[in-house]
Amino acid sequence: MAAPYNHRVLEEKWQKVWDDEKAFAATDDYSKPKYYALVEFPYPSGQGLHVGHPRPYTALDIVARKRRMQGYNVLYPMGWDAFGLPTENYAIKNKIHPKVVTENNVERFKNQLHALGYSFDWDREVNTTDPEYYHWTQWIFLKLFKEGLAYKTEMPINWCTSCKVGLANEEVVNGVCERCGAPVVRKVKSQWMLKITEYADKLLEGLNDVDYIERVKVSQKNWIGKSQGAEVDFQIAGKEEKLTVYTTRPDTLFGATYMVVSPEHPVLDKYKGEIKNWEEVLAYREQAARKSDFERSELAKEKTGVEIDGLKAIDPVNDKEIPIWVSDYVLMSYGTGAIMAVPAHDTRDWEFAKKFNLPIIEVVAGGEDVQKEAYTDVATGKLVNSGFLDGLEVAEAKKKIIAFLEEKKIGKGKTNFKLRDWVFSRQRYWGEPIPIVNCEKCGYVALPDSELPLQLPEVDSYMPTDNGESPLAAMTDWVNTTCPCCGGPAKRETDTMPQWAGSSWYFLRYTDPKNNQALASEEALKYWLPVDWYNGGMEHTTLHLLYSRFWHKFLYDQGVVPTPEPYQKRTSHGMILGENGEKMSKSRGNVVNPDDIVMDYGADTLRTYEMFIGAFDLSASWSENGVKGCRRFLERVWKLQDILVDGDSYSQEFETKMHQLIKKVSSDYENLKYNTAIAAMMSMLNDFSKAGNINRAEFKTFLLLLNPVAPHITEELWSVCGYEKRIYQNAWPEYDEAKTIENTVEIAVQINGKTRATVTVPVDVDKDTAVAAGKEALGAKLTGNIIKEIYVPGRIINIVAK
RNA sequence: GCCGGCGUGGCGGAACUGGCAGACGCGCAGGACUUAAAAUCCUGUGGUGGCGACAUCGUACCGGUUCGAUUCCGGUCGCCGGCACCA
Repeated sequence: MAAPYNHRVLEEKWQKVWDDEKAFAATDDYSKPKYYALVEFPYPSGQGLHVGHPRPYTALDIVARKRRMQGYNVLYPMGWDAFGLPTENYAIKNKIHPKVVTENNVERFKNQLHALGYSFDWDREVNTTDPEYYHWTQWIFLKLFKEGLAYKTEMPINWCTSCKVGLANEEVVNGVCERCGAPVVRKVKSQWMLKITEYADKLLEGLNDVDYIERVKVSQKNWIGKSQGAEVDFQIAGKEEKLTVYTTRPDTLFGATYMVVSPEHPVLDKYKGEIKNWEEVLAYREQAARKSDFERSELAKEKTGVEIDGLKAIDPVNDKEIPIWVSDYVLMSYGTGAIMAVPAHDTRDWEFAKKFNLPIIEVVAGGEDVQKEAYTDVATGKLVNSGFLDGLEVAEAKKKIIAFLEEKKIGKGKTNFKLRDWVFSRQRYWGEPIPIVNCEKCGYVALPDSELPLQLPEVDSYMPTDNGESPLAAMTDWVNTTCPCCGGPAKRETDTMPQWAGSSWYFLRYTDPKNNQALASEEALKYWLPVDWYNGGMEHTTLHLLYSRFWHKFLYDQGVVPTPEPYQKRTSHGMILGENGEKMSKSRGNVVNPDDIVMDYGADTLRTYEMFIGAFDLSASWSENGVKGCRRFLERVWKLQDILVDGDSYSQEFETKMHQLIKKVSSDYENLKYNTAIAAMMSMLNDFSKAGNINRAEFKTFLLLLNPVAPHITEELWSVCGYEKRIYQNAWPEYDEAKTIENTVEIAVQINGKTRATVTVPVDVDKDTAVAAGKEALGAKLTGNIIKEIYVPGRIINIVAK
């Protein structure tokens, strides 16, 4: 009888062996085929590891381990995205340096991950808060700055009226401060911005060349929000100025019955002398400015607005004079901040027109009565009341009107994006300092490369200052410096970078983490890029994933990296919910600590359970009983050693099943179908138990297949059974396609599509023989006239009878 | 409102390309072992009817295509996630 399965002893034992042997270190032998598997590096929070973390880490650990056994040089690294607000807030509250807080948290996280037996290459660990690391984050920023892609501009920020602190969007919950509950208002501040919009088209186009799961692609596309339409100039009656609008429906130009400008539109100030109801317009503008984001979205239903008394616009296609309104449903930040309103064919314009009794003119026929509902369909409908466009379909009409506008020089075709530039400043301490000085004479000047990294200075207090400046602003010794350009007096930038900075390029650093000459060597980048498989949360699809693609594409254009896209394949995992199906949280009292599971059941059980819990991309509820079931499975695997018999090749009984199992497990691991791979191994285990024996060849293969999921127990059994070397040093099992096919197959025999019997026939049986066997199996059940006989080899016999 | 995903036993979930629905696990019931319990092992387990081989209904709902539909098509309802006045 085998000794009992003692997970604590053997897991610790093998983790030490793997460390000592540097079992999973990626080599710098660039002649071998490479595989780069990547999971999102965690933010080392004070709470420690969550049971959600191991799900993606285990999934790619499986892939990494399998690839190594297939002969690849595998890079599966881990690091720490350690700048960020919770650490800073904890530091403020407890008066501990955020660096110390970070060190403690990293140590805890590392121990926890280590105890799960991941095959990370710990020699390549990176930490975004390490000056050796953020040296290169700053270097990339300066490159962006030098190329004109980083600029400073006035921007409204979230300002907590009680804490007197600028807040990140994540800290604003339903319009109030997350911490104190006081209202949050907008405060205009000068901010660093990155011109991600310059890359909008490249970011969109690049999606055609990568294997991202569909919903990730769709989210990115929507976020980038490309739309095609036209800009059209409307003359303001009797004035010099024109009002330019952006529209995706230039075909409806004849149906414009009024115009709307956003409350911030500059034309208002320009003609304020001629606006007779200026006071009213001004009051409306102020009211709109006071609205928080919360109010804007919650109160969006009801349209508001003021007609400008004193200004009219001329529709360029029919010279009709139409009124101009101000309304906050038109945003200054999109298009031109002004629109032509076509209430018959736009829902928002229709609502506005109904409320203020403005005319609604149908110009596309095909819908219901436009007085009752806007007709917005572009696929059917034909143009009416539209002069030279009459009778055309919408798509043709668009082409024709754009040509007309361009010919008359009153407009042009135009593409717009929803994507906004990236606000890159934070008024915080715990982030990368922005390596820029502001010189009275030279303006914003980049630090020379020799002065990088610009390290965070020690400060007395990490509290942001009363006026919303970063705590660095109070460090006058540090702030006051000389201009690298002219040598005159200058001030350092005191804002720091957002957390997204360090994570935008970390996967590059893993390829060559100790390089102090460059962010990574050319050879390392050339060999390792692109990341072959990157898995991460859906919540990072539009921020982190897009930001890092942007930086990568920029670095590609600069000749720094060799590939236009950073990640070849992107997948996303589902959340792990509490036992009650709700999100795990302290307040709900449904949090499961992975340490407890590792202690009570073992890392292998936790890994197996999280892979078996359900479809990888869907959320799943935790179940302690499910954990026990997986532990039971491993116990039964352990006991296989008691029924082990000799045999250098698969026994006749199991040969086909073994080949099928290798095939299934191998492909399931590649296709995120870990749950069915494990189910298949459970089934096979049941067969061995039932037979009361497993031979050495079968056991060997079984252990190899299970190894990526449960590395410790399989390594131990491998060693106990005296198989050669370590299990991780062995080759992945091969299967023979011909041997996965059974000689005979049981197929269903149906009458009119209903199964009435089954029959076992040779796989390659011909139709007549199969149908004859089927009829015999049916016997007396088969009555009436046979109309048709259907035989699908290996699947089904269906006899249609009347 | 728009976009995406989903709806299968008591529960988590399987089902290749349209071919025996419910693999695998949990739970439950019965049995073995035990003084007893736990653990372990064996058997059963979608509903209804029948002692039974079997019959019949069954993949949210209504309809369609097909010899055959969880799978494809049209419509309805519900749930989850994201975006949200983007002209």
